Amino acid sequence: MNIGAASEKSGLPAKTIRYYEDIGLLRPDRAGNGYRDYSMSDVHRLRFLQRSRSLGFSVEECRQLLSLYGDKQRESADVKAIAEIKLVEIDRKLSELTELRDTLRHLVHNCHGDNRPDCPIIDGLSGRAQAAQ
Amino acid sequence: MNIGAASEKSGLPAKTIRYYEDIGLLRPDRAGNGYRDYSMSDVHRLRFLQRSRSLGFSVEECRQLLSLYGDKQRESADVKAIAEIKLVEIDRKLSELTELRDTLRHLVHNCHGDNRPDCPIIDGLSGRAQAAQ
DNA sequence: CTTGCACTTCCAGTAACTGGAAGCCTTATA
DNA sequence: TATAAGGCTTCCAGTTACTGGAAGTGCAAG
Repeated sequence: MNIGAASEKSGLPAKTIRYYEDIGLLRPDRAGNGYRDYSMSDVHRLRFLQRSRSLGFSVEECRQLLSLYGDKQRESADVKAIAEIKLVEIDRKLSELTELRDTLRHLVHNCHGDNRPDCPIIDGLSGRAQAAQ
Repeated sequence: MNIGAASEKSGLPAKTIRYYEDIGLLRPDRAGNGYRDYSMSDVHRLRFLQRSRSLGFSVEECRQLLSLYGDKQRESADVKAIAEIKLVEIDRKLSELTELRDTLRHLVHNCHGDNRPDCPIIDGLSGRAQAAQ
């Protein structure tokens, strides 16, 4: 499929997809007319990139994670080690995100949403240390 | 406290803290000698910035979220609306992150970690569409 | 009093896009 | 078949969010 369709299916702008090719993250085939030709497997990788980037992983981290997808030559012990390191990072992000959500959610539920100046969202967030770390 | 202490407590490099001041995210006091002087409340904001940036929110989104902390003039209905929009985003990030973790975790648990070439991490990730969207 | 380290500003460089120009390819319509 | 619209190509410049380094000041210890 062309880059437009791959863009739509992956959620990434075509510009970004071309950029990822420039830096060697993804090498699609080329059709006879010179257009890039994306397979479903390419689209899965693009979706994966879209996600992991939006969740705060750097492009280099994504490159590592992507290598779990594609490199059949890689030794499984090596792959497992990388995956385990990333799992620890993901779990940390999950707990931070959960905490952020719980704080916001609690305060939203306690906020009357009218124009009174004593909004507990403001009051609650402004004077309180974040718990973890 | 000086920027060094604020950096240590917030987890942000001093460089980044100064940058956030340049773009108007945070205005610490200045001591008589010209040094920046951070309060505990400043440190809470910095930690908050560190977190939300590492979780994939843009600086502009962080600015919005930060405005929930500090702007006492803001009307509570306005604040509540912003918080609710951010909650939806956070929930989406949470489910994506959870899915990413579950996939990786499942595969790590099924990977024997030796040098056999049929590592299920590779096999599982390479041929499978991401479920959600 | 000087050595060392933290602080200051300023300017340049990097990472990860993002926008726009100029031109080719394809398809729809006259 | 002509032509106009829109998607594709490359290339280059601009933006966001830092990050590193130079040059100089403040301060505490020996």
